[in-house]
Amino acid sequence: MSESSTLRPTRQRRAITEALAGASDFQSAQDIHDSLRQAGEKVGLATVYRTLQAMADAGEVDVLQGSGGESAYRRCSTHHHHHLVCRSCGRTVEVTGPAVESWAEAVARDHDFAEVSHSLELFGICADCRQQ
Amino acid sequence: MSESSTLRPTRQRRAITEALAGASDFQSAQDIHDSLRQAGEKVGLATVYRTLQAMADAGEVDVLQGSGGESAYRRCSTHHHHHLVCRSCGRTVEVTGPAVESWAEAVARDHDFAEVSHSLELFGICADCRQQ
DNA sequence: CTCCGATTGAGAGTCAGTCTCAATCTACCG
DNA sequence: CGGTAGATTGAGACTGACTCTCAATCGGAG
Repeated sequence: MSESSTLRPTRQRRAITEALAGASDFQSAQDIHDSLRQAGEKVGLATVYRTLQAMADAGEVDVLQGSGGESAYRRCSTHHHHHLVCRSCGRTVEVTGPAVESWAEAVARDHDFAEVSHSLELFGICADCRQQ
Repeated sequence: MSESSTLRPTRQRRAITEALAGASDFQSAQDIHDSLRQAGEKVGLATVYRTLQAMADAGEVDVLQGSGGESAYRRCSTHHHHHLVCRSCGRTVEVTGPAVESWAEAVARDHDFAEVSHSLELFGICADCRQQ
């Protein structure tokens, strides 16, 4: 439960951070591992997972629960928001919903639940993909 | 891609349906398989998965994407709703959010996305668990 | 420079879920 | 009522994502 672990900035961590910075859409841990390898960086798969998880914990990246149980990561602003993802091309739009936030809180209070968090994703087909 | 498959009502399917009817909370496919086994019903794991998926497709059961990428199933009314789940004991409350539905549609229209669906779950700690 | 704990990585292990394919069952036909 | 086509089943191999283990290595405080 404690934190403030020493968390050293190593070559590997830097590489992963950069890989995330360079990508605009969600990537799975495996994707990142691959591109890192191709870029010549030698990073172990386990390290990628560990680092990604740590970053997600710290709120530095966003996690999207893929349909097949795989997680996709993306560098994101730290403020709370949700995603509208194209089912076909994967394009992502960040959206915010104050209405949703307050609704969630109200519902939680209503049922006497504490420490409520919510996961919300929107999936659809974007205009471009629809034209094909 | 066609459907209207003949879908025969077999012993196994009936057993799975009953197992779902008897449970009040979400259960993973593996859970269901286990209890079926313990109840003396011989049903293959693959069959449980197949049947559950078919039922989910048909909208007869609700699917909850667990954190570890595992799916939990539950017999549910067919009308659209969301869930408030206790992180500690797993208790589930069905909730509806007209505000959310319309917000989702508005956002979708805004960004010109079609066929928009959304997944939304609320997680928290229920009053009982909090008292411990 | 040295030391110690944080970090790494290769590979084995875990776990949910899917696939394969021969055997089986069911509904329906003649 | 027997025969047949096609749906269904199940055991187990397989996949893919992720975690664990543990010895080797690294990085920074002193």
